[in-house]
Amino acid sequence: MIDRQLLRDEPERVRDALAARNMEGVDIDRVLDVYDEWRSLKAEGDDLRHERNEVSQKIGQLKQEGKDEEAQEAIDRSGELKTELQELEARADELEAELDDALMELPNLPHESVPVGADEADNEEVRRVGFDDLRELPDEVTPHYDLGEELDIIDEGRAAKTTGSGFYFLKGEGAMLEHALVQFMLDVHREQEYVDLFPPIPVKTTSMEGTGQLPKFAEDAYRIGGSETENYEDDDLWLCPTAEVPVTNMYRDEILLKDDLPLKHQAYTPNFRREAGEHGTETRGIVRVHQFNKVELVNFVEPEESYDRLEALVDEAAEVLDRLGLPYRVLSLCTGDLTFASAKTYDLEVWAPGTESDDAPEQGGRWLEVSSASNFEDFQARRAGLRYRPERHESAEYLHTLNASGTAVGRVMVALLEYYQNEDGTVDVPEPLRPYMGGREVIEGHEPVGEAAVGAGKKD
RNA sequence: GGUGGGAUGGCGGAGUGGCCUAACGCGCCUGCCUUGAAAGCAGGUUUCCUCACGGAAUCCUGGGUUCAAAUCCCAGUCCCACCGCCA
Repeated sequence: MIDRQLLRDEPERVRDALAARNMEGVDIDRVLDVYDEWRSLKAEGDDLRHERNEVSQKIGQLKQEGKDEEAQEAIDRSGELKTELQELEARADELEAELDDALMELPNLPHESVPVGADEADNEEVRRVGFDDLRELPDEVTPHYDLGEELDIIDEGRAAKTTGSGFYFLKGEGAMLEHALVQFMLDVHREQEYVDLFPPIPVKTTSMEGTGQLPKFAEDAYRIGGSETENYEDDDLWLCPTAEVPVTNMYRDEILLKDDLPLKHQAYTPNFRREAGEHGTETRGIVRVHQFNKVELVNFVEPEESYDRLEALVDEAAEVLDRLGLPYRVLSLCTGDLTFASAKTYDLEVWAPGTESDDAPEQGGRWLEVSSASNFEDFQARRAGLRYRPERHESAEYLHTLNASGTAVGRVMVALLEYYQNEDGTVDVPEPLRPYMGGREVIEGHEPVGEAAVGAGKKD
């Protein structure tokens, strides 16, 4: 949530920011009108209350002095004031609720260093890493979904039976690779002084609002025990769409000490997303699925440090790709492609050579977003009540929150399966991952199970 | 799931209808005093409205009773204890 004072002081800045984000249909003037009207009602109500407090106090005195008649007059007056107050405050409450609702739906203002642009085509490439010294690839790189099936380490068909489309089983070396990547990532980030968290997976509506998933993006989330489009209560539960939600909200409504900052947490969780509106895209493979695992990095910092921290955070996330030897690039997202709560975002896109796309490096393949590092400034902190006290005697201030997916596990796996693929269809395990794979150097796959494999001629 | 107890400011903790503008203690900040420090003294230490003066709100949350609620009533949340059930 942006500071409502800012909205009043610099409405033009907010208008410009919305325009840069391609946000249409937000009536800032209407919001300002509501704000003005609320403030004048609030002032009026405060005056009425003041009078009521004075009258009330007098009643006590008069009664003690035995002046019953005068006391009764005061009681009558108090009754009138009460009626007036009720009417006025009912109206004021409506206005304040309307103001809050409107503010909750306003996105964050982009930082001045964010490139202005309409959509992802205008994102700025900041740097490209690992392309100078590429590994020798097979003539034809098999896409991960075909390879995963051939090696029998990814099984989408059977997951559709147990759960539905958009889910998958990992089997044998596939499952091992998942565990290995997770443990490897956690270790890398522990070296960077992250403290591990293992959060609860269901999260309340208020938590989803705190980080900005709600109220605007209900259709993307899985709600427990109700439809996403139905009205929901503060305590209703949703399935964690990213560990950012439980981890950031962990310190909701608390005041941290200056010494607590910077606070660096990492959390490994499953993530659930409906991917509404994405049907028909990415039907094959594990690039866009309803459940994936992710190690998330969350930082709480002092406001003046947040932009330095953002740069460092990108490096911390990229460290995983560096060590795995996967080529990638770093993008600065333009204003039109920023997410709702973010003031500035860098994306890490790993190179997946298995499938072709329009937007690809000269070597072919495609870019795959594996991490998004964002500075939310005080946008989430204001929603979630995250404050710190700069000096013991000073009043508490909103701190700044940042997060980065410490690289999505599934998508890194896609890149690994394609980039480390050998001519014979096996996959090399990159050196740093081997200790986490029981020393295994190559993924060779499994004999398929079941009669269907015999029919397809893959088994005798 | 059941029964009982509890939730008060930065912290500890009093307060069972009007003097609560929340005692008392601790911490922290500013000022006075001091060569400096300690002690002592004074003020301060939440949010909102107001250019300001000032005002309002705030004792877990939401309703209610009352002229008046930290205090009484109802509902909920969380914490503690014990019982039951169960990985």
